Amino acid sequence: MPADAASSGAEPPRERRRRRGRARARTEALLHTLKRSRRVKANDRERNRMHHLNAALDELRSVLPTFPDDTKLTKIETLRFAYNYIWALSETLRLAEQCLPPPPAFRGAAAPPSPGSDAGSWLSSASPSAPSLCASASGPSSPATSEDCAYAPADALRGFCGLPAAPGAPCR
DNA sequence: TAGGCCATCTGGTCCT
DNA sequence: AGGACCAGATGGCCTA
Repeated sequence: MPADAASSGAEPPRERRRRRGRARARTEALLHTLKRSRRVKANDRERNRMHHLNAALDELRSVLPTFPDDTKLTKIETLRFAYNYIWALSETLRLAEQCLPPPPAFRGAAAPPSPGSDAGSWLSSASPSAPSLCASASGPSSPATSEDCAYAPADALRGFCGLPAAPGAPCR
């Protein structure tokens, strides 16, 4: 018979149960505080993550033209506007290339890098030729309708180099 | 007061 | 195991 068993055997069963109960309560409390501290840390990270996301959204807002200037677009408006804006800019480039072939020095410099971002990743991750951000967009060749999106800048581009009203019409 | 927007918390899932 | 990401819930603030 082990010495341990001998010593615990001297203890009344009721006291043993009480001791075990206290130990379990202590373990559960420890587990609870551990879970709690993990949750608090996770909350902190999540808050940080959302702050970074919002900062990126603010950066995006800052490069989008708004009318009037102090208008702050909501998140969804910012994304939809950016979608349309990119579409309009790429359309502008396309039309410009049709109208007057650029001098050799300008070939291959279609899209300037966005401020504060890596040009390569910007180009590779946001190709204007295959937009897909706006869920209700009708396709790559047209922006989302003005009903769905905050702003349809394509209209502002009509008349570019003497274009007829319909977008995509030949220049001459 | 209803509805829109937002920040935060939370639990689940995926990834490293 | 721990962190990142995601979506749902909740409550506060603001505006029509």
